[in-house]
Amino acid sequence: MQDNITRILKAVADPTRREIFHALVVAATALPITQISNQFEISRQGVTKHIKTLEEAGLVEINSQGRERFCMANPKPLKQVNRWLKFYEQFWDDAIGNLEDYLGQKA
Amino acid sequence: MQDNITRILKAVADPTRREIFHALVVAATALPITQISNQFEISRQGVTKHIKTLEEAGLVEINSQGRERFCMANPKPLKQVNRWLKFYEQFWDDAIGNLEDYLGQKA
DNA sequence: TATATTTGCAACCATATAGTTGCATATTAA
DNA sequence: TTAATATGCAACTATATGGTTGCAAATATA
Repeated sequence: MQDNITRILKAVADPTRREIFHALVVAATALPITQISNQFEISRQGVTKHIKTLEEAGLVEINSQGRERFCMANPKPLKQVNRWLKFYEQFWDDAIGNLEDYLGQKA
Repeated sequence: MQDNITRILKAVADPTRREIFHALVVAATALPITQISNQFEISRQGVTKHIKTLEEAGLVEINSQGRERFCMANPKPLKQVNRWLKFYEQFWDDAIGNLEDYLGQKA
């Protein structure tokens, strides 16, 4: 499909997916899909699809037990987003001044 | 369309858009659209569309002068992404331990 | 064994997205 | 004035996306 950071950013760019991810993070435990989908208005299949996208981005890990699939949030891939952001951090407070700093360092 | 953070995340979720944005940031100056599009393989119209998306996310500001439209990067909206990330930062190093910290604070 | 529950798979739909091309228009340069 | 340049607008295309429904299969419960 595409590179890792793109997969991660695309995954969290959808508001429903951010909600699902958040619910899993604060749940502080692995939850089966049906139980997750009960918290949302869209269909179970809709939630399943979102979870798959999150899983492909590494943001959710799935562990099958019997007929249930327990989903757990894994926030680690967000580090990559943080690393991507880091570069721009130097510019966002005082754009012009910091840009000059950056150019100065390069020279 | 949607809320702000979603607009910003969607804008940077596209790799070409990240490249355009990056080019504008390091350019350290406002650039007319044609000049930007020369740096990319896709058509000028393609670039224009991407710039529009970036503009709607607040990541690019456009200033018309004569027949030219000068585009300048504005990294400030990325602060919102940083703020969104911040919450998950406490979990991504030692997920279980930090999750307990978070739950402890809440209790 | 019969029934209920959790899930995956597949097909389908509407809309969004990333890109293209063609053309009209405004501004600048010859 | 004529020609070149920078752009916007519109139409179009292909594919991705977010969602749905129906059904089959595996597991658990009565």
